[in-house]
Amino acid sequence: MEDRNGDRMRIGELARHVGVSARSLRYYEQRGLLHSRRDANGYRRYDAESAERVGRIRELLAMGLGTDDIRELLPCAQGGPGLIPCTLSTGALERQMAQLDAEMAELAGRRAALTAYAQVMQRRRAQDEALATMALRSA
Amino acid sequence: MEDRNGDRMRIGELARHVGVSARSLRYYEQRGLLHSRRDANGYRRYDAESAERVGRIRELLAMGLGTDDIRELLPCAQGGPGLIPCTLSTGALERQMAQLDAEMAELAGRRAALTAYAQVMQRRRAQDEALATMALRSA
DNA sequence: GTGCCGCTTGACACCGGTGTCAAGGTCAAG
DNA sequence: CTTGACCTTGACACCGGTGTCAAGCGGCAC
Repeated sequence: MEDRNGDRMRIGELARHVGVSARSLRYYEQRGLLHSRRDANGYRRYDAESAERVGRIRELLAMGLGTDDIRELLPCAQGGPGLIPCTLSTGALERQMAQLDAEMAELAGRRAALTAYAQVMQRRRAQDEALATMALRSA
Repeated sequence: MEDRNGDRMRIGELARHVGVSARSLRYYEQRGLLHSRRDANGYRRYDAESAERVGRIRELLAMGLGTDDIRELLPCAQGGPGLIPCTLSTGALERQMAQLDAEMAELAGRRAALTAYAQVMQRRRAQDEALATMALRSA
């Protein structure tokens, strides 16, 4: 029972399986997002559940969450009982949504400023060309 | 004429005048965005035009442009003849606008994923509460 | 002479997930 | 035995504008 072959993957296999570099898997473990058993070698062993867990981590990363938020959020994301964790972790979600809104507003502002700037430049270039044409004509 | 007091500010004065740290001013100079004369001391001397130049740099930075783009863009931003520089530098503007659009789309995607995730969690939490209520009722 | 403020250059830290390399251990195949 | 694939930990690089500190010089005021 102790060496049940439930955890049959080493890090390279899991990496290929989920399409994530071994480097990242070690990083996730270092950040407390992913756990592994160890062989007598010291080699990491993963079970099938780890693959799903990595999938959830990737999803949350893709949403722009940081590893700290994800660590807080993961116990809720999986099927555990975790009623209280869930309630708490929505804080991270709301924080992230607010931050995303702020960033989008920031980008929109930049875009507007950039557009205005480009228009000014465009106008000045047209003016320059007109002046050049006049200079040519007078020559 | 050589020591005309056209450049009368040292770095600290200019910094206070434009509201930018001296550190940043030196950085702009290092990146080729801002120029200065030097006293016999080695102290930097700035003229009034430098203040405007710093203002333009700050504007462009606020638009999200990097120092490399700004260096390319500045000769056009000021009143020089620069017809050809202007034509060239619009490349940086368009690049930046395209990048901003891409980033905004990225953020929007994240936001949507996050919203969906939050809804799933919300739903699960409601389910958990329902289960808890039933458990209480049966007890 | 002493103090203090301002200036100089140079360097490290930050943020955060990932690439990449080094130096070394494990183990199966030949 | 050697070779080679795979694993381990640890460390540096990246990006980019800014904060901050160190060590040292300039110059004014006392």
